[in-house]
Amino acid sequence: MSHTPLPTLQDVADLAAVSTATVSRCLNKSGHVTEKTRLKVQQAIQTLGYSPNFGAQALAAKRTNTIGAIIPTMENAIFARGMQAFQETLAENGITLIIASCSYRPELEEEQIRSLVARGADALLLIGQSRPDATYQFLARRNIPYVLAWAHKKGSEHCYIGFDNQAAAQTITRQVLELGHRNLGVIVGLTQNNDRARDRITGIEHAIADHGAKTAPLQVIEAEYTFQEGAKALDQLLANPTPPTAVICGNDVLAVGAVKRAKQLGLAVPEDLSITGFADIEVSELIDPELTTVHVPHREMGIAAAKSLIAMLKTQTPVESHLLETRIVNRQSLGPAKPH
Amino acid sequence: MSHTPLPTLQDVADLAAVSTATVSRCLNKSGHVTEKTRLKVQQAIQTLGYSPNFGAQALAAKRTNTIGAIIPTMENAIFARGMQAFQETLAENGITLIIASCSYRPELEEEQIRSLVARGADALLLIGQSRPDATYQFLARRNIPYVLAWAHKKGSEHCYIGFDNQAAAQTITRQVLELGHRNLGVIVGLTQNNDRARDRITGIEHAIADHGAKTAPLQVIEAEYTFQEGAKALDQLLANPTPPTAVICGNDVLAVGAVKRAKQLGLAVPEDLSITGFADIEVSELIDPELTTVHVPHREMGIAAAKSLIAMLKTQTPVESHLLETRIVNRQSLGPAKPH
DNA sequence: GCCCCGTATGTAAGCGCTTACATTTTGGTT
DNA sequence: AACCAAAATGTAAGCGCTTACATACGGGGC
Repeated sequence: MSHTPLPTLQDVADLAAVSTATVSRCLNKSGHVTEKTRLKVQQAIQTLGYSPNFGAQALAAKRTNTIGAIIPTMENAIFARGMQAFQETLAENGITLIIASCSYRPELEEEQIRSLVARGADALLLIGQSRPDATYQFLARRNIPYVLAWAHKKGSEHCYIGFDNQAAAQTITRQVLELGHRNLGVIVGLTQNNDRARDRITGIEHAIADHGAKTAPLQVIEAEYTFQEGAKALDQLLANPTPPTAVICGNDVLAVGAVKRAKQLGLAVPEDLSITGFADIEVSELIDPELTTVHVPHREMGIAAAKSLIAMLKTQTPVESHLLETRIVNRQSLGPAKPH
Repeated sequence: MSHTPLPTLQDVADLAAVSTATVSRCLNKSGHVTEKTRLKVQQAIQTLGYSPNFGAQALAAKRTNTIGAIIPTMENAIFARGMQAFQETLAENGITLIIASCSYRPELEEEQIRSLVARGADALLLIGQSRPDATYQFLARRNIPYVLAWAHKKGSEHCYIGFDNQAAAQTITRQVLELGHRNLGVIVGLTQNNDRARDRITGIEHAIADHGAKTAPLQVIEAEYTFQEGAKALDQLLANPTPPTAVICGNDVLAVGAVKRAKQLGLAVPEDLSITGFADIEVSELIDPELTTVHVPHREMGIAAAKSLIAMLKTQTPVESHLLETRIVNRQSLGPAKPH
């Protein structure tokens, strides 16, 4: 396993008969290099098979061209499409993405943030907003730009790249109410560490209040984001003496789990029970009945987040928030309430 | 956005009244430090909020504590569980994972490999074995350890951490044959860039040959790994004048797409048509009927791959391949052939 | 042909850390 | 109390790159 040492900038400079500074300038496209010189250097790089040493570059330039993202989970597809687009956009700009997942655990997120920063991340993408002040202070002291994705808040000091969770939940709830449902159940993620889940509940409550019709008290179950938990949550909802006729889920994963369970229990969806989701991930089209859900602009968010971060890195100044639109995808799992 | 410069090793050394070497030794747990000194240093690190500079560390130590993985896709869940376990195990050992996806495109994989190495990846995880010799030579010259996961080949020079795709496909096919099916269809990924897909076809063919019964010619359709393509492939299979009674899919994603399509066409699964999958990802339990498929040891592979890579990094010597077991998960989508 | 200035290139000083080697300290022996 | 090996600590030389600054070059205006 022995091998010759890798060529360095100096080797390239020697071969091309120029200084290391010139080679560096070629590499970094910082201009001020004659076409002729550039070609000579190019040539030398080719023949030596040179490639810059990452550590040295990072040390000297004080940047790594790395951006970190900390997402709550990689286990299901909720963030997959968005992250894919995020990564593609970063790659187009010569930036590498490091993804870490924190399993919806705030302490872990804190740790991951520090780890990514220590690892040299020039900037970060975080999901949602709720985290300790100390974390934001840490980022500020280190002067690390960041965006908060998958959420949005007007007039915040933070840069949000996301959508209005509350408004989206409100809209789909309104639709449920208009279909005559007056006894609603809700299955959402654990709200303790999840501002998006909280916002969605708020949206649901507002929709009910706005609508004005007399409804049964809202039954809310919190559950981890897994199919199994979605199923269990539905069981709980149905255990009630007056079970809901429609279940609004804060997430497609939960909704799909609930649909599956409903069918196992012999309930027809949506005839006996309506179920809605949130996110519009692939699986929502696969199950039978297909899920009526809130479509979230996954790729647009990823792309916008990447662009914002790149801009912040370039200009060293904050960037405006982006509010993206959601829309309801009407498929099959939501139907009119049974006449009494 | 101004801010004081970050503390350096020197600052810590000064505050603790020791040399930088000693601080470094504390940080790297290389022993030879008194408990008393260690505490002093610890203290200083705390009060300064010191954290090592990544670039400098990489430059001086010639390693980054980073491992790269290049997987064919992040869009669906095929590699998600394995990668999650891989990452967890690496994290336990203080190593950061960088994942890149190559969309099943070999040129892109080549590029990603170079990019990850350029970014200082100390070692790599790659999926399957088929790639240009030049790539392996590149890794050898750079002295970068790697493992090939999701596949296995006896007596290879490479370190495989995976399972026997051919044997697994052979086993499930045997079961299909034993249920009386004599006209089989196959939907697999594009074999051109995918040795796992090829191996699975070979396994199917062997099973048929071994079984000895007279069967209709095997109909094989290749498709990209998406639900939609799985559905389209089923259409093609069914367009045949003598359509198969059982479809063996090289992948759960394709299988789920096929099941969905079959139902749309009014075919009962498995009464009218049996369909099997491969991988046992979450969605296979969600659809109706649940998918009979080959369970693949996702997490075990991820963990074993991480351990192997860590060992290679530590000892600077190759490590043995690991052959992991698959097993068939009998659920609902495979049934007996209709009597003639 | 001379001067001046804008542009191309070279020089060299770090960036913050690790580690081989040198030096000091420690504590057990005699 | 003197001695010595082993353990702890210090010294300082890089690691390979970027970049501020210095210098060289080249061509137009006079």
